[in-house]
Amino acid sequence: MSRPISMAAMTTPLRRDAARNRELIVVAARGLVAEGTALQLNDVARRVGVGVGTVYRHFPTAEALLETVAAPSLEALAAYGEEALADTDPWRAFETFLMRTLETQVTDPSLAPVTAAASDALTRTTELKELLRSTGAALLDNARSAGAVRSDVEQGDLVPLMCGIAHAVDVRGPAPAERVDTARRYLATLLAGLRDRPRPV
Amino acid sequence: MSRPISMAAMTTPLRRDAARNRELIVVAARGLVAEGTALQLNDVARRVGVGVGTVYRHFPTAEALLETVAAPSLEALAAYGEEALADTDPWRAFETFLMRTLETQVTDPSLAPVTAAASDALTRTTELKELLRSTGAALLDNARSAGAVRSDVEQGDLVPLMCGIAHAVDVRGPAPAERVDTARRYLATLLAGLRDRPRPV
DNA sequence: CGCGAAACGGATGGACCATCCGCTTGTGTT
DNA sequence: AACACAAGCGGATGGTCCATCCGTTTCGCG
Repeated sequence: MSRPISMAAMTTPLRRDAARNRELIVVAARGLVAEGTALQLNDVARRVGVGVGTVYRHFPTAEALLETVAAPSLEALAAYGEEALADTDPWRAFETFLMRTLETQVTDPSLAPVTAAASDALTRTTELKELLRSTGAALLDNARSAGAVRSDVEQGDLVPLMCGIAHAVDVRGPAPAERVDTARRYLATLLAGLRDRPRPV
Repeated sequence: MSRPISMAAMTTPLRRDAARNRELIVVAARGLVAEGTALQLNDVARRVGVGVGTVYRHFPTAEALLETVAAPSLEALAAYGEEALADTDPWRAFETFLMRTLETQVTDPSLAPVTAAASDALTRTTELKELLRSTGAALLDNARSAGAVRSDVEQGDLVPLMCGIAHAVDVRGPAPAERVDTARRYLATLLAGLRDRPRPV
């Protein structure tokens, strides 16, 4: 106890080997998620060449690990949100934010389950999800105030609709190359339905 | 071998007790599915008060049982499809068929997993899914030929989009009462996006 | 009533999950 | 450099769930 650091809830930094293992685990998990199989902590351990206990110590549940894998994408989306809020054209801001959200969603396979989950393992995840939710809501409001959006879509519909499109892309088939294209098409249709003015662009 | 019946692949009718058990199993399964938990064949057996073996004999996998549970809804949808094809107004036919599909989908909890599945356990399921697919495709074509639908939506998009909306409704929250309303709203938005003429109705 | 086939039940081996504790390794101290 | 001790590691292990298999029971026909 020689280093007091501060009185805040600042966890003592990990030992170097522990930090390295943690990183290896996350990387392996990302790989496994990319392969489509549900995350199995035992598999991750074997893949890394580390004891099961190690994995479970760092990530008490598969959800916790998955959320850690998804975190970078969520952070990136938060940054996009920031950008969008600064845009002066409300419709364009709304449109591009949704587009980026969706692109990320259909590109990073760890994201969909995390966004669709009702509850989270990591508080950071909850924070980010809430942030994205409110950002989307604000963008929707702006677009609506500017008269560009039909009034029958609520703030609470945004996340479900994004998840819905992502799911539609999943159902449609495997072809990973076309995923973004398909998502774009679906979103375009949705936006056409949302848009108040008959002819977009 | 005293009863030749016919030479076709007509399975000998079940013994009476077997038929009864089979029905009990399906009913119990429907109840369990309605409760939201994933179908566990052991659970079903316990619920019915029958040996596990019995359940496994009638339904080799959980999917087979689930598809049997979902079958009536699928058949009903096929009938709706028949009706819709007879409708003289292509847009209305398209619209109401999709609406009925969606209502069924968000009402019967056994349906979503079956429709979204890439492969089926029962050949009858595959047949019905294929029938619905082609019915939807035909209705879409008719609507399109009548100039009522934008051309950037393909036949293959219909099923994914329906699954997507259903999923969106799921993500949105529990409230079972509002499910159909929400689905209606989402579909209306989608249709507004699909419709070529600016003002629907 | 008796017989063969059909159906039943549940004990059981196998797969997977997650915990717990004795051992190892890193790190700050003398 | 050697030590001490906390932090981290590993994997054997008990628990849970799944699905098979076969000895027993039940049905239905002659």
